[in-house]
Amino acid sequence: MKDFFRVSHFSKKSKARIGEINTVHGKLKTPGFIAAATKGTIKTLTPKQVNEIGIEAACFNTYHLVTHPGADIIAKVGGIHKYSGLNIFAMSDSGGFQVFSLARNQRKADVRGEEQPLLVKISGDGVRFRSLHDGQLIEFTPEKSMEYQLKIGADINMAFDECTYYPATHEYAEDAMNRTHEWLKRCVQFRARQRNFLLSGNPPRLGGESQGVKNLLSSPSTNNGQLVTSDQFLYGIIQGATFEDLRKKSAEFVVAQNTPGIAIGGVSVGESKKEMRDQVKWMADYLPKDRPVHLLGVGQIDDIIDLVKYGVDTFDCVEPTRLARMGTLYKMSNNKLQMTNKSQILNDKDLKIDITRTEYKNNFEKLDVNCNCYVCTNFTKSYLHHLFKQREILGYTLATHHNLYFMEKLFDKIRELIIKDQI
RNA sequence: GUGACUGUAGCUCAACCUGGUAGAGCAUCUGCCUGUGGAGCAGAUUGUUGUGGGUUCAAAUCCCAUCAGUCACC
Repeated sequence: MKDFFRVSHFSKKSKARIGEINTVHGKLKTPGFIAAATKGTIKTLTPKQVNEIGIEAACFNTYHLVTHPGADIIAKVGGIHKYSGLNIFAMSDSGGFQVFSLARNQRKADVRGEEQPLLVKISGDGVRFRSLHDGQLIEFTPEKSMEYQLKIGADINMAFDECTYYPATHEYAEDAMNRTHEWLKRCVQFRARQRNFLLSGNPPRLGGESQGVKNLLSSPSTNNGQLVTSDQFLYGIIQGATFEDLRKKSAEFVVAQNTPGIAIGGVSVGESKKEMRDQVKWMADYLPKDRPVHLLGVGQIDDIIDLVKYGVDTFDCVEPTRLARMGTLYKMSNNKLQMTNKSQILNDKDLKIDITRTEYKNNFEKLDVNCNCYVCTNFTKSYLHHLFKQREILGYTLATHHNLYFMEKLFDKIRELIIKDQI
């Protein structure tokens, strides 16, 4: 296999770079977008449609998949690629974000003075969740998250972290950061043990975590008890909340663990856009040049363009798919991507239309005359409006199709501009 | 033709019996959503209570007339 991450061009203008991440299930051009497939599906799209749109990568969520249908079920058929039919570059989130979102709900309840059953308890060892689905107690430790993710079988795995809520005190943020660092060491150790075990009967491959881990999954149902292998790569996650000293400290620590990739977490959790971008900016000088950098949970169109400049290679964000289901569609008509001199290239709001608005009822124009996607070449705004007002399933599918196509074209454009050293 | 029932916001209805500033859901409009939320939340707009009289300090409400619709019977 080719190098996991290969950079072909560094911009002369910023820290942006052109690269490619390679896995056994496919490659991802960088900067690149990873579409949300939380519960094992890019909502509303078949894998065939995903391929037709040109989507290269999907992001699954360990917490959701462990809850339903369960990691062992997925392992039985040989991993999430086979199980879902999404045979593309896949990333799995660790479940760490759910610490944040469940804890946030708990904090809201605490503020309101409500009594409610324990949702999440964070300790040095890990996190215990009360499942929102059936009340069962679910325990996540770094080791369990690794085990689950190995079973799920995505190509990229996230270390188990604590996504700190906002606003957090410096004291809490530092505690949470230290917990995340300890958990990262345990994730790395767990995978090293697993690798040694797996390699003991095999000729050792090139050493070091950066070569990925041989993951063997017992698959009796499909392989008569033989082992299925896949290569998986671990990303350590930087935390530190909105504090410059903590962010830099965390970046140094995480980068030093030599995981194949680096992820930035704990951003876009309620802080302003400026605060969010500042956090990435503080870390820019600490990020590795030879390893891919992923920004968790970001972002909106304008965020992406600005953050690529700090050296971010990949993004995962629910926005294009979630907004699509709410009838908010990206549009390219006034494509201002040519104007790359200003830091604020685009006003995010100029790039969206709400197709549910009554004004589109009698609008028989194409959604976006500058877009060549299946939706824009075949349907009118009136029809899309109609589908949404009637909550017809096809509406969600067409909107998702268009928004993800838009993202692919946006990243095409971004890479083109980096090659020309215009970003 | 006779009788009964119905008529209140764009739509479906509540309030009528027991008179006291006419409400709700949906729709419409505005805003929110970044490691998922096919949803939700926050806010706004909306009325000659079919029409005309009467009683009353006060009528969607009680009384009379009238119009329209539905049903039943001729």
